[in-house]
Amino acid sequence: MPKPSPKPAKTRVKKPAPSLIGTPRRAVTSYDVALRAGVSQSAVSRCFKSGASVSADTRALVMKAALDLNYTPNAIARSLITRRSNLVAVLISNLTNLYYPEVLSELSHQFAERGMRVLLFTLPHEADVDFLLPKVWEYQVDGVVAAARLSAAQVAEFERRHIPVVLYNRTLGERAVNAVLCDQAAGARMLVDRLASGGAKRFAIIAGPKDSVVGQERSQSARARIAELGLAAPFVTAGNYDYGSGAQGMRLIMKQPGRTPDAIICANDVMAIGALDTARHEFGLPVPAKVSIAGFDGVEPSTWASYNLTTLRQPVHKMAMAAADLLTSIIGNPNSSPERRVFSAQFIDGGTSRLGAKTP
Amino acid sequence: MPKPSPKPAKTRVKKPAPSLIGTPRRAVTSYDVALRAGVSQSAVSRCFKSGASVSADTRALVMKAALDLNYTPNAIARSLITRRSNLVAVLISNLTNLYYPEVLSELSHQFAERGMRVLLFTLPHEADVDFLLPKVWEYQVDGVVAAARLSAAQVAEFERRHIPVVLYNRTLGERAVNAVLCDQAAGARMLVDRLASGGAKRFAIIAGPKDSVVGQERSQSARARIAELGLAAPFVTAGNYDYGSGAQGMRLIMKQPGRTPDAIICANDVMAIGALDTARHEFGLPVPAKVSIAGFDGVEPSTWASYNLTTLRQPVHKMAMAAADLLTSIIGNPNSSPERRVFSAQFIDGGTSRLGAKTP
DNA sequence: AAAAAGCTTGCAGTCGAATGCACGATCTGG
DNA sequence: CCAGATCGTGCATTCGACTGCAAGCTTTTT
Repeated sequence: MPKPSPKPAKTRVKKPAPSLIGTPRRAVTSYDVALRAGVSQSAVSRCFKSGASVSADTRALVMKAALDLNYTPNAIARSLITRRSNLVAVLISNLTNLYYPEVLSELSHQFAERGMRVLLFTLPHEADVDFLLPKVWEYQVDGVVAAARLSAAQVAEFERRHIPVVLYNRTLGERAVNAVLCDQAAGARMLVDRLASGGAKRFAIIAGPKDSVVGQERSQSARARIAELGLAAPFVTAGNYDYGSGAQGMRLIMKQPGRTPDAIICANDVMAIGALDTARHEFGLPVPAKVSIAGFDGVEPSTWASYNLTTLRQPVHKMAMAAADLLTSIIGNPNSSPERRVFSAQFIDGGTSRLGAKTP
Repeated sequence: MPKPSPKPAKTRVKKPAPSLIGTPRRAVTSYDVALRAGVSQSAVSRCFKSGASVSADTRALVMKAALDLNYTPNAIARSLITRRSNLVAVLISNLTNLYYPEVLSELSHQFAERGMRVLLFTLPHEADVDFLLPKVWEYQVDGVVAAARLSAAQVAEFERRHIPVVLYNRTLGERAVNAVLCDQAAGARMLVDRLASGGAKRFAIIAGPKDSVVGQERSQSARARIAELGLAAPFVTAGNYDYGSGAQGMRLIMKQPGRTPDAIICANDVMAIGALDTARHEFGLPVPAKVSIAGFDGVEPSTWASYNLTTLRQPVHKMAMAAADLLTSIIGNPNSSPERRVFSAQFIDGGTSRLGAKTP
């Protein structure tokens, strides 16, 4: 009987030739644990997954072995197969902004509670986003919280890749996006009202940079409300959200012809503090006797005794929690429709403004 | 003829049955690119690795296909095989400390420049480290920068797992560890000298928390130098590095019997600012006329006009760069022996102290 | 006591990229 | 014009954990 003609000489000797490609060192794997516990690798895997079907005996054996060997599951390998990295990218423009560290800290805690980790992406300059995004994609993050300026195209790109994005304190015009916001407009209008009913007639504004949506909203709303009240249009100068900008803004304001303003609204606290210091120490202007100064955000230094700033405090804790909630809910349910969660700022009646009653 | 007793029915039909386990969505892989470019997956892989052997033609084809499909290499898959995640864990106690955001920001930039990403681990309370570490291991980070208190045992555990650790502003007694430090002792002694030669005779200290090595070093060195100069032992109270602690410390100091001190050294700037505000606004004490106040760190608010604090500024930028350098060098060369890089603080002669000449 | 329904468990095949090896194509030199 | 060197490429295997499937055991039901 003719031997069945051998398949075209599959001479492959199944020679595996172990390579251990990267080999900086071999760590303890689930196989090692399985070997020691006398079970299969799958059993080990199941022991580290809640809700899996394992007998108490097996589990005990495995856990003992795991402990003996100091085994920790490899999240990288897990992510590869489950397609869930439990990584969240947080994009932040500049951490030196004093407001953002608070946000980041809250976000980190919130995500940690949900079993996720924060992969940090800081942007040296706003322009670098496009350069950064490929790195975000590489890491297969489950979601993104963006406290940095993203263009509509950039957000669309995330959508195309099915990566959920939550914008923090940012929107994209009328485009439907997930966002956690603080109602800047309402805050700004309220601030103007309170200042006006406290007697303010000549406003000035130290606005944020042009490309800051939040900053624009703050200053635009203030201007709108000032106009509505029939007061003179304020002198407006733009700053960069830092102390120096506030100081510089103050100097510009003082250089203007005519009477000096009696109320200065700054687009954030740090600029307000810069303006305040400059008014007091450089121009000897008593605040709030001669001029009221107010800011936005409610960062910690605004509460310090030397400042005790009038400001609109953002509920950072609540907002971060909302961002984390929103993002995890989208991750769990990818087809949910975009949602905005809007919070209102809390008016802090500090000592740097003469304010009228709450309802003018 | 008896049929040969069948082997335990190895009826396995090699039925693969595709599963796509996690399937939140399938992304573009190197296979897709290979298919479109008409090459093998390995060719694609090689195109994304610098130094690999690929012809210009192939590379062009692949790059075109990759661009068309919007392909981004999967860092997770890469990490699994190369055993390099390009992830660095940064452990930070509390980001609300004002000093740490600067550090984190610098670290993030420095690592980004080296092609690595920061995985952030914040500790709500110092005690949580043990709870956190397994999470660090899970992610197979290539290294760790710890700006948080780590015990010798914890550092040893990292060593056992061959994960390089660089301590930031921390040491472990005489244990050989990689660390980037600022010479607190020298700074503290210099500060005492300058204050003493400016006429200070009665010192007080608002120290850091007991478990802060840096804080202890600052206050201990100051005490030692005060003793060396033959001055009375200072009243010492401990704070928690925050504004409130500084304020509270000031109140305690004022409550002490006898003459009030003429120089107060605080273990960080924020406490110094708290003390300063309290001295001025609560006790009407002119600073520096009646009392000198100084801090440590050189955080941004210490430079603001209302404070203009005398302080010892840490070279954060240089230190972060050193930490990143050191860590990457250890990762590249795992058997290098532990190294300490020590920087010296820069004396900032602010307006809150009466200081003598540089060389007393 | 046999059948039906549960539990556990191991097998083997994923996930996506990197790479040792060997074959084939191209180039060089004699 | 062919041997030998060089370069480029594809094949198959690997990293470590997850999971569908079916087999083996146990328990329950009738």
